Amino acid sequence: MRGGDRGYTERVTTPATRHKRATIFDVAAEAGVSRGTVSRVLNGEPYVSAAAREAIEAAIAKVGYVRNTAARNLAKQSSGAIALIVHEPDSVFIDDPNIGAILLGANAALSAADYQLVSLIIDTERDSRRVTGYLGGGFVDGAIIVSAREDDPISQAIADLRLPAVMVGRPDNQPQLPWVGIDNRGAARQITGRLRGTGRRRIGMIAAGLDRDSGRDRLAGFREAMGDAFDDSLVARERFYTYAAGVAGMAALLARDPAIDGVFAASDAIAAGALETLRNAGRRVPADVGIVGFDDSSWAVRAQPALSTVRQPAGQLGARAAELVLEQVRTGSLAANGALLATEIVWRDSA
Amino acid sequence: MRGGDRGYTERVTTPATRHKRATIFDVAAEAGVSRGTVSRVLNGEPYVSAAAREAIEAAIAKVGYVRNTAARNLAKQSSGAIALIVHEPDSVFIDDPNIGAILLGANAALSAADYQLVSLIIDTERDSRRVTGYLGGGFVDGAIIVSAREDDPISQAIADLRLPAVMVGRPDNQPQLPWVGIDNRGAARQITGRLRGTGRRRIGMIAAGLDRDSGRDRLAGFREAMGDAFDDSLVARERFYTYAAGVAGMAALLARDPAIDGVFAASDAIAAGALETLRNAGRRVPADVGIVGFDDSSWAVRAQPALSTVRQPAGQLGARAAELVLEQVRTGSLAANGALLATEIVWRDSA
DNA sequence: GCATACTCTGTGAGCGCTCACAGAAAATCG
DNA sequence: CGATTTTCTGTGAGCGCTCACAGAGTATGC
Repeated sequence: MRGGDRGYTERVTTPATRHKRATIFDVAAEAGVSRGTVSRVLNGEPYVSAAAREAIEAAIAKVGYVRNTAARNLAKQSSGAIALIVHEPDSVFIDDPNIGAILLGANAALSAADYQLVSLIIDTERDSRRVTGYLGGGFVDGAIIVSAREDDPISQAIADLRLPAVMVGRPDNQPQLPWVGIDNRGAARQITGRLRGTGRRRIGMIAAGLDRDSGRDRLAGFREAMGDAFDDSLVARERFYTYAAGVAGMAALLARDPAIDGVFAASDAIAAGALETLRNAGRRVPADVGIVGFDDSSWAVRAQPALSTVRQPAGQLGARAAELVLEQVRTGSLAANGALLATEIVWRDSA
Repeated sequence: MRGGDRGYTERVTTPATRHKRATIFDVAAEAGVSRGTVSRVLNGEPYVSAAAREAIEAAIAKVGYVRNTAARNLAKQSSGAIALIVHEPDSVFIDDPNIGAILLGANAALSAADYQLVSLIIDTERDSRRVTGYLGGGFVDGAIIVSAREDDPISQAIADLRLPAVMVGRPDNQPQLPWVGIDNRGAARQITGRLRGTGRRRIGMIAAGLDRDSGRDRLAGFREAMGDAFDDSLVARERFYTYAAGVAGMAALLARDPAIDGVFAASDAIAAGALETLRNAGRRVPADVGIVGFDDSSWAVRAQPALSTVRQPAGQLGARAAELVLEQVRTGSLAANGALLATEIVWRDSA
């Protein structure tokens, strides 16, 4: 089927100059059909004959057609944008490698679907109101919420607006919102098991963030993996996931049992701090004490020795979240309500 | 001036439902003018009376109007997208903190101007051709080139297409392309001077990347700062900016002069490697040897002790590059041909 | 054989904006 | 004061696409 053999012409276009992109008209002319049919093929609608479909696909390839997103969004009355809402000051973006990776992952998935990512950072109360207004104004087709706080008015606002949305991390207070997260408990159980497998006898944990799901689950996983060998006196409970917490927690564990020979740290930063305490105490890692972390952040690769740890698929977390919003945007509903992404153990030198 | 008091109505719109955004028509009706005049105000064109301008600005504020980018791009026949071209495999994106920060910075600047960033990663020869085709197809209004290689066909292709573009880093082979970079030589001079100021007598350097501008300039800056005290036997020349290079380079320096008490490392990774060698050699940092790095990457903060170093304003580099392309896109030409961004010394514990 | 369904296709209108044009109003000049 | 020039404003057309509608062709049932 060659161009124009049905004699169909709705509009005459001069042969495309080199820097002019092809439109749906060019494809229609080339395939000898109308633009309506081309549009149908483009959108995967039924009721298109096999012959027409083939001719159009060939024409698309031939003229190098790529859909004009601006025109499509205009006609479809959609913004073509998805908001990524981060409830933290700007600086966290750069410091927290996970948030950066989530953003990059979401961005990649959205670009692939011709959607624009709009990052909205909430710091003050005023920001919160501004963002709520923005979300209600039809400027975005959906939202990804990254680090929601307990008292977060945004999640509620989104629910009220019936805006397609998904949370990264399991929401405590908004059970109806779909989410993506990782299996903290399973991952903790796995890496603790692996640590036990290296022949350690006295294994402790430096736990943190016990006011959140993630922290509680990591401790629970540790307890499960230890089974009968679990000894609560070998759990140091810290508030934050920081280097300082690691320094202090390790000192506490060493005081409680000098014979300790294995440690599961609830984060890489904690593990790095523990490493410092052990070095000062004259213990060798991994010879005397084996230590494992969580996150696979830059702490893990920069530490000496490099940390064995659990890799959080942060990029995938973002990508998956993006896919889930897009699914909601397109179909109006969602198949699954929550998704747990697989983690991976990265075994390096610290245990 | 109240809505409609000139009795002007071109089109009747029902009062905006809550989730319907205001259009230029709504503003026009509210201000009692035509949409042409509103458009003129929006685009900062001359020939608008003060009265009309004020009425329109008030109306915009009142109805909460925000321009519909899709419609604008469609009418203006522009894509509203800027390409960011990275000549490296995908993985570098995550590993190299500078590239990530450049991307984030460029993205922020472009979103603020309602432009979409399109990341194009070139790995193979085929990618290179595909990207060239894409750039010529009118799908982007401009390009930012991040890590061009010497034999890069892309820069040439861009020059041929007369596509607005800017390079991050000073281009060796494409002198006509505008660029943004940092003053490697000045920064090296400054931090070396600062290191000298701590009272060190025998200061060496671990240089690297001498086949590039950046590497050569850092060495030149070091030499300048040392003046008469410069001693070429205290310069270890390494190929790459890596941890391993730091380990080896430091060992070499120690062998040449055991009394060495200061080191300028050409990168943070090198400095971290040097730290390792010094630790094994029983030297204390900063008591025995003071050491400074370059980049302010995650190596610098994760190292023990934390590194004194030069901060590369990677985010600003991206943002500035974006602004320069946008300037070209808008005006068709460019004021300055190159821009050097200020670096900053971050003084921590290693010297 | 005809009525009824289903399959397939072309066309008009319109999404929100910009641009070029034409005409009106105001300022300037000889 | 009339003729120019300059300032200002409204309107039609069109950017590339989707959607709804209408109509034509083909299969199915009685």
